[in-house]
Amino acid sequence: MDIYFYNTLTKQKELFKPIEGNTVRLYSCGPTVYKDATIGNMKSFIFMDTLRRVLKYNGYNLKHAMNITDVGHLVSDGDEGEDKMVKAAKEEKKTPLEIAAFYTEKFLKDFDRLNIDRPEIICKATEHIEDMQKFVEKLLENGYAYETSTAIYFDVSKLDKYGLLSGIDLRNQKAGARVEIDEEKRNPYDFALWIKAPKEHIMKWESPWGLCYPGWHIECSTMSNKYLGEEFDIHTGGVDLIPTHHENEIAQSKGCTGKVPARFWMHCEFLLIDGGKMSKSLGNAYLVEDLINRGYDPLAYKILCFSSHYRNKLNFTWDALSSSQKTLEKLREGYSKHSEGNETISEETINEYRNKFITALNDDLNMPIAMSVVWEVVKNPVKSKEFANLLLEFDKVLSINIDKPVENTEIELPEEIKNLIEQRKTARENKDWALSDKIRDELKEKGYLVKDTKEGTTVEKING
RNA sequence: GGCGACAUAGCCAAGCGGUAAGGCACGAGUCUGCAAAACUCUGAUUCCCCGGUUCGAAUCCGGGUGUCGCCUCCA
Repeated sequence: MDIYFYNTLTKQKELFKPIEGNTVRLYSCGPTVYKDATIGNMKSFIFMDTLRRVLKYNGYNLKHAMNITDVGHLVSDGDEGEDKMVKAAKEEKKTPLEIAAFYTEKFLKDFDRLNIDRPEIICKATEHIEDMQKFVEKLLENGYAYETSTAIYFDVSKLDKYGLLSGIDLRNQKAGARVEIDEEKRNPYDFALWIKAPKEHIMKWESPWGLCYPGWHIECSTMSNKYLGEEFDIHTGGVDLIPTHHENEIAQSKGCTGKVPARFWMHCEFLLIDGGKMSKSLGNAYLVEDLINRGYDPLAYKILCFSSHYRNKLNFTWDALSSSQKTLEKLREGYSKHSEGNETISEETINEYRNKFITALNDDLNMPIAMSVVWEVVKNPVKSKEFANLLLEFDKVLSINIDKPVENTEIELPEEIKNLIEQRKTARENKDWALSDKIRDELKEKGYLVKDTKEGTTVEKING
């Protein structure tokens, strides 16, 4: 079945076919590991994972590389200021590499919690210094770069066009509006490829131009080229990367190989918190850990992400997450009921649902529509193992552990609670409803919810 | 100042020229001693406003208004 993806490069949906054979080569801009990754970051990695899964569901093999930025990125704009990695290291009294290792591990732990598959290749910037340096040398050779007293710069005026992705027009940009003007730069939009390290700079490497450290974009160009080739299928990232990072990646690759590195550029929109930007100062830069601490299943967040399209902003509220948690539980209950059913379903019906599902996926990852198909199956009054199997198949894409047993209420209860339940049982047998209800209220106050079902009385701890 | 996105029921949101998906919440009913849970049913004559194009517009065009984002590397 045909797959259509929206391509930022052409600003339209296009038919997707791998460049070569049955393998899709993709590159994703990964995290900078000097701080915690927020649920906002995770939105784009959930998108990345869904993309992977949809491609696999369509029968493609994957060769997917994601970088870990464990060097560089300065505190301020321009080519000045402190290295963020170094800053964090100082604050936490560790070496930059310890910081990087620490946050990389935390980052990948969130991948596990959210059922995000790891890309086949995870590459670290610090392990590719030599490759990057060669890339820079090539750019110098090709005449796309020049040396100043502080760095090796990319000369954007050498390109036939700079700004393919963002539609930025350099003539309309004011030089130095945000950044100090560097008199040595030929064009305001020239960016640093290779930066000469000041004496006190910790992370630096020997190079033909002295002790240096890499610029902010060169790692992605170098590693994508190394692992996926000069031209690969898809490049992903957050929308924030469009105007600078991806624009510069394209510039670098064109300067080096003459080619735009990826055919498709796919970008995930931001997560908003209560309608506004997520920020540390507002205290709403939530982590996956925060979700867990509030009693939510991290996969509920995944459900929340599926409720909107990846190219639209999603408004995160705790209410919305609660609703997604409920949704997750209901989906699992629905699966469980089907798995115990004994009806038979025609092949035709199954195929009909399957087609609707994959059609939604292949239409630029329309997860909201795909989820509505999932609901049609879940809510089908005819209970059948075949439906259960179909849901299991859908879960290869959703990866929400739909077959996870619904929370068991058999938890160890404190003696005090057990006694109250016994007392209430006696009261109920004597039809002393006043006492029974009084005990129920008491249990509720102590945090336990009583349910009288046909099978007997159950008690569960109230969340949060 | 430049670039861009979005405005659809209480909330999260699909739909992007053919007469408003889905989820959650609310409400009603069944069940229950009563609750809770479960199950069933229910919700926008209407898609921010004003014009225009069209047989037909939430969907296209123009103009407003509002919200938000990027240009501070943050996904």
